[in-house]
Amino acid sequence: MTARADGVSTTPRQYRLLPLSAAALEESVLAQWRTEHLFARTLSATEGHPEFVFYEGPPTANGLPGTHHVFSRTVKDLFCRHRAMRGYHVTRKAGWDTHGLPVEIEVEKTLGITAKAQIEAYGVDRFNALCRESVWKYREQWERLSERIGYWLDFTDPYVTYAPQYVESVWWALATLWHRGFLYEGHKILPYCPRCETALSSHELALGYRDVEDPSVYVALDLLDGDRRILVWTTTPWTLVSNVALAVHPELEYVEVRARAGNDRRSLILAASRAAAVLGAQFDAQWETVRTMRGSELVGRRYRRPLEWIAYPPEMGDHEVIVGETFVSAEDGSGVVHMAPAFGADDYAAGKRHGLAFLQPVTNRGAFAADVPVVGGAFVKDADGAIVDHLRTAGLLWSAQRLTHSYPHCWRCGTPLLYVARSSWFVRTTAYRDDMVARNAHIGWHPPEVGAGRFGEWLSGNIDWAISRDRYWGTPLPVWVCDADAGHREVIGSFAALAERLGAPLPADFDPHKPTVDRYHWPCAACVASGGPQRGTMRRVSEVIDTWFDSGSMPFAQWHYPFEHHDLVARQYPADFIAEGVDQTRGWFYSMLAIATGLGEELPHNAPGSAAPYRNVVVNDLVLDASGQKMSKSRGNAVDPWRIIETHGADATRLFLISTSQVWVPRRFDEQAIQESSKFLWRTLKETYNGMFATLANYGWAPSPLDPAPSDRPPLDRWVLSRLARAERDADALFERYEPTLAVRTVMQFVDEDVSNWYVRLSRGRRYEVDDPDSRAAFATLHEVLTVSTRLLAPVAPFMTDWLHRELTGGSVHLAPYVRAGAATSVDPALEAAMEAVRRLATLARAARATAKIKTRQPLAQLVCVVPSGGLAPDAELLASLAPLLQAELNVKEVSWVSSEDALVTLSAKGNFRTLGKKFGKRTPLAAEAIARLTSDELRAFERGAPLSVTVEGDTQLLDRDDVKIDHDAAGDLVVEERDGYVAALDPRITPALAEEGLAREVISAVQRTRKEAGFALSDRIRLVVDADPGVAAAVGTHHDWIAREVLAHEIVVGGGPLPADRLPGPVADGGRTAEGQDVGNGGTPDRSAGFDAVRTLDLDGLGARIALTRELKS
RNA sequence: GGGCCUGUAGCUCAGGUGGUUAGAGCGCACGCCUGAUAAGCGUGAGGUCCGAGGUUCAACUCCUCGCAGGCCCA
Repeated sequence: MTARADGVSTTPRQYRLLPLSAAALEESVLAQWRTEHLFARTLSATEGHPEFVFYEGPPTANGLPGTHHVFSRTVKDLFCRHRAMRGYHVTRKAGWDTHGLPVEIEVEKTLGITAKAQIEAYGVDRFNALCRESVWKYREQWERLSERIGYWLDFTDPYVTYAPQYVESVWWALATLWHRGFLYEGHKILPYCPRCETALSSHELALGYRDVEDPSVYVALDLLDGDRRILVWTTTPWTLVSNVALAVHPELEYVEVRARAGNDRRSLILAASRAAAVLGAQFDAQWETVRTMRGSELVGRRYRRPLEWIAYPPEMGDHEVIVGETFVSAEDGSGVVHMAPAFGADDYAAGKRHGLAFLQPVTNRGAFAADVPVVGGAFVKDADGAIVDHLRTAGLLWSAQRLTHSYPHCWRCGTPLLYVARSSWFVRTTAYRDDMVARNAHIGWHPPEVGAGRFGEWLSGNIDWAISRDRYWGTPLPVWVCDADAGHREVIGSFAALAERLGAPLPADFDPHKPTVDRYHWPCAACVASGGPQRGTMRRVSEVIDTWFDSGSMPFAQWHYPFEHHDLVARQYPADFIAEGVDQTRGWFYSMLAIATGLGEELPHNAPGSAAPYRNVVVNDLVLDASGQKMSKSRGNAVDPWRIIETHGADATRLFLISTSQVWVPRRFDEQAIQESSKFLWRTLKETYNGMFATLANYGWAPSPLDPAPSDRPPLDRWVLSRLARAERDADALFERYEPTLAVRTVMQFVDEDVSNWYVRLSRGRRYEVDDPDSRAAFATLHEVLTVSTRLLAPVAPFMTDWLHRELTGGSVHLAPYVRAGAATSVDPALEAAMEAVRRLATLARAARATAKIKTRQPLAQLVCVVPSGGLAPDAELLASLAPLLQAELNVKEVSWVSSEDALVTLSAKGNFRTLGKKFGKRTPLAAEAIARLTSDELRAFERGAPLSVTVEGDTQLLDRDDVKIDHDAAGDLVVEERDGYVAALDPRITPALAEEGLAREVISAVQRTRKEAGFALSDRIRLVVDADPGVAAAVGTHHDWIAREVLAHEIVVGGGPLPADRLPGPVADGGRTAEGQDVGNGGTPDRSAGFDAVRTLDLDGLGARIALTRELKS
């Protein structure tokens, strides 16, 4: 076999029919990819070419992959395949996210334990060993599913976040941040799970909001100046134990009221706007307003705290004072907020600002310390009741109700979270927030609103990243602190540095995880250097880090940078493209940007203000179920991806996910809709290939130098090649712009409308010969169209396209170029415009036939056509060259072109409100009425360029062409259809000769159908007997040669009337054959009897006929 | 509680700098064509463009307020 450079075989070959099912085809293609190592070959084929850098966001393999993973993996695969076909070298390194609380919880479940103390008792080393295994639980499932859906990823050398080299790179990043002043230990309010005994990140927090019922309590506290009380609201009574201050909004209006009745003469202060809500709608009747004041007047006043259970440490700040804070809201509560700086972010910040005291009587397990009165030892949330009772007894309780609101819970264990002040390690992202914002502006977000909106706005409100976790299975925070002076600290950025501190090499199998790493310590050098007497030991802090820091480090850590692969990272940083779900916005998308920005020029090509770790990001939205609900295991509406793929095929599933709507819009997952996507592949594409190519080309055509050059082919071929070039150009540009949906739709539309529904249909008759130039042109054209179309579709449907491409060319589609050289120049706009005119005229002419109630099989004498004049007019010569197509399509003897429709139509007009509105304003409807009254002649003159004006209420305005839309209605004998200046006028008169030809054509049609239903081969010759009414018989006689040629009849015997009874294929008593007469009508089943192979009775508009066929044996 | 996205035909989705008669595919009905035939083509029916106000000669489109679904955040 001779193979040309583009993989096209020139040796004649059999083109196979497509396999019967998607599953069969895809499995066979997969097997071929495996044996050929095709993915590796696509990489070696582009070795040394420019890089297209793709980063794989690492999944955690301790959960099963779901349908939404198929979605994002399809998006990733699409662009990688497209760029690879464009000639880029596309590295696709797999990765696994292996650390973190989810992993620990899974292991806790299998061990049946729930608390950190139990982990310690079990042994951290054994526990972590189980974690290390657990993360591979579903690895095979992930790899198998990825392969099955055609997601090409190099699983042979994945990055693994627990691997020592990976951890070392993360250490390097942390040490670098430390040296740049961006890593610090701080004391902040963080959401904290008292069961897991660790702080959670904001990301984890978001997973666990739930509606719960909590107390809603108002307490009235005495002010120290005068006989006044102030009303305070809280939903967390347990925090009142730690109250140190009250906050009011300085700008807000407050009101002091006194009860009109009763003995209590003390007044009460609260926000004016909340008085009705808190005191009752008719509070004016019961309360008199003493005075109103701004919040600022209250600032600085003293009050008595509600619970005096724990003492304020001396010298530790102010307490029992009212402060002004703008975060105070008058939306709910009393407009007075109770401050417990240990248990609220706002409180903590206010405490810092105002130098307030700090009371923290709660343990790590979320219980009050044993020495607290009344509630000592109780879990804080359980202490609310006792506290409320106590307040009531003390006469401080104003009201106590219940309130349902959403409150965060631990997303893994369901424990209500507490906001508590914790010591934690932070990345000072706020220090370079502006740089992150600037870099973000250079990222190509698809869609843009995620980058500018959700992500951008969030970035500008960025807070420092709490990265430490008081857990076990994670990258250990590489901070060593002196046990004699906590100010002596070192952050270790490499294993070599660790060995250097230890003064001894690390073991060959060094594992940086807990608990091993915690055993490494060394004498504090700072103590020695200070010259003092103390000699401390450097010991590692106990924390591990947020697993998002791991995954955000992958751009360099996947290559063990900076310890190895400098050149590689210089080529592979930053990424050209990443893609993940929208839920990663504040996850991976953020962690990569935050880390890369913090590392600055320690990374290559990472200039401040412009460089981001990824140049383009495609964000896909969720997959919802058929009723629009989020898919989740807990709802029980999750769809098993395996079942979908086995049922519909990976190609159809991928095509559905990409083509049904833009990937960044949530899509409903409806199996019915997958079925529709499947139809495109398994009907349109299959029929185009199977029906017209695989069957007919097998009579001997193969690509050959004998095929006419494209420029020598008929206009129809040149037209479809032009459309092909346009689709190629457009799809490529859309993929280049990260518009997968539009790209795929462009190609689908081309294949469906231009190829299947026009080119193939009109080319029907050209395929029964093999060697004449016209047939060669037809086969060569369709071959080219199919070959290139499979390439254009290969990124989205990699299986069927590869099968077809191999069949057509002998080579894999995935090694083929996405765009042929010179394709952009082979678009022929003039030819396309002419064909567009022809297609519009065909539609109009068909409508005219329907109006005249004349079926297409009846030939008519002529079709008169008009196309719009002026700049948009199609080229007359091209139109003439396409006229035969129109003639055949509409079954008319002649197509003629006239420049004017004057004789064919009368004109009427409607106003165009859009443009008239500018001229007539309020009088637009009247102007439109005036336009509707214009005569045909006036309009015709206007069409020729004469000025036309309309007067409305004395206002005369000259009209432009855009101001009126002119309709054309039939005026003569012809049946006329018009639209947008295109006119098709059909001559409906049927002469006797035309009627006779119509009958002949009916006979041909009937014979062909009979041949087919009787199972004759295309090339079988027949003997035909026709007995019919004289009219039909005459028609058969007149058109004897034509009929014989069309139906491959050696001989036609024409009878003079209906078949005599003795020649009718009658019922055969003992043969059980179909009785005569059952095959009446055009839809009848052909009968085999009386020596004929098939017989059919026809009713041609009242004329009877009977045809009988005998297949002639080949001699 | 805040931010963002979505709401258009029975279904899945386009679209519209405010303007006549709001589109496509599928489904449905009818017709046509037919050696691509368990296909193909055409025509038609089907819409309070989520609701209510407002701006305007004119609102599906712009503004405000809601409703429903989703996401993100608190």
